[in-house]
Amino acid sequence: MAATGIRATAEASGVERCLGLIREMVLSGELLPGQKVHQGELAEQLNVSRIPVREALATLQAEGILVHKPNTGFTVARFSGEDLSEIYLMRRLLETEVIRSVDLALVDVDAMSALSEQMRAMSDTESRDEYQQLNLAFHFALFDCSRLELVRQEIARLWYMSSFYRSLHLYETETFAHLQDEHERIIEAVRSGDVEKLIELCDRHRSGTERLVVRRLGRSRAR
Amino acid sequence: MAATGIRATAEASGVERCLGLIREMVLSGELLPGQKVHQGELAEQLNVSRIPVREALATLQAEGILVHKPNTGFTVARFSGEDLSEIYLMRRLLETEVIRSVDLALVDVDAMSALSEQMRAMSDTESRDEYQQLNLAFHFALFDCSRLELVRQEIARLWYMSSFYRSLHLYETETFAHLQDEHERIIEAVRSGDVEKLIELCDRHRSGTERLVVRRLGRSRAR
DNA sequence: TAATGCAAAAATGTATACGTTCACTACTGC
DNA sequence: GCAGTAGTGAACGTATACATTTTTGCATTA
Repeated sequence: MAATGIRATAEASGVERCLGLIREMVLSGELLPGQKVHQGELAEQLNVSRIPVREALATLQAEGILVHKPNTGFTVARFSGEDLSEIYLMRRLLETEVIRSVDLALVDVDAMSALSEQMRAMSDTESRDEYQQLNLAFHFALFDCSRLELVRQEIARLWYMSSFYRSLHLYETETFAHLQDEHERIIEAVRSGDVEKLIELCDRHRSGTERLVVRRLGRSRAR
Repeated sequence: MAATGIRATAEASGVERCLGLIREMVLSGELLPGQKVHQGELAEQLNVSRIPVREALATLQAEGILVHKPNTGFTVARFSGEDLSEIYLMRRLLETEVIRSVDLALVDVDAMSALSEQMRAMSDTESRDEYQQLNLAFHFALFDCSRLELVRQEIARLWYMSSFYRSLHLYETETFAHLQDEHERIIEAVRSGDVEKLIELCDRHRSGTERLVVRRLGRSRAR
């Protein structure tokens, strides 16, 4: 009887679960930049030994999300304003290319629209975390239509690396509405199939958030 | 007596040594694309247990040099022509930006010139491996003068990922001389401080090798 | 009081050990 | 002769255990 037989899903291995959880902890801000990552605690939380935890940490270090210091362990990577500028520079170059490679007719604009609405509906008291998730989904709804897999992967890495810092500026409520407007205009550009216009809008959108993030960084304790 | 006392170098840890060696094995072609990577053998070769080996492998997978399949292990990543095109696309975008950010007056042109001479002096019967090393050093002598650290790191990753495939086209002796000429012209552009000219030359140089690599890929057994 | 040194505790890095999965071979049945 | 199958062995994934290093807390001293 295949009652619960739906679970064709292979049970995720220890390392994979560790990867998922630790990534989540960093992205959600549960682990802050500069903070130490305790292998033992994580192992306990996940009911695994330190071996799979360490392998996950090695992976995250290679991704630039963590930093390793011999005999001292791992800490969450901390980025300077210059670092963030580089990340945004790379994003601009790569995302522009990816967007240009997309057949806009194939994009699921309705999904994007729905995501945009969800974001708009969120009060600013709600978790930035959830907003970030939606925002990521919104932009990757576009990127994922490109056949440039390796480029997309790298873009995703850049988003992950800077996730915490991007979340910093979301507290500024005055910019909130502005971001929503830009999302709407992006959707329109996709609808009308105007790639160059879309690229320009995304550029401006990105530059805008970059400015906010870097400005906020100066005033933040998370430097 | 500090006779041999030069070794201020901290003894590299197990994981680091594994990383170095395995990278080298992949880059030198000792491990070919698609080939399986045996943890036990590597551990034995390096006189360590499989634990540090596995952590190194996890890192290399995150870098895109290896691929992991659960319960089956790691294999050397294999790239299609499309993959390589993406790598070259990213290289063009990022390297252009890095070169533009360099103050050409600070570049050690003499070192570049020396490297170029060494490459020219190499007969084609010598190991491609050594040529690759020199070529890498030549181009990074330029890149490393940029303060764009994260971008440079990513460029390095892209070079590593595609190292084996780049080595494929070096057998074509007729292109060999051509590459040398391009190197000379690049050196001249650096000397004259003409950034835009330099970017154009590097672009052409890169495109040329890309064409050769992709063409070679079709005829190669390594696909 | 602040600084210094030492000892205990904790955390890291890696070796060993063990259960599990997968690939390969030899065998059976048709 | 060949497809399918059970069995065997090697390799994988991870828990446990131990040596080494770092950190912490406390006592001692200037």
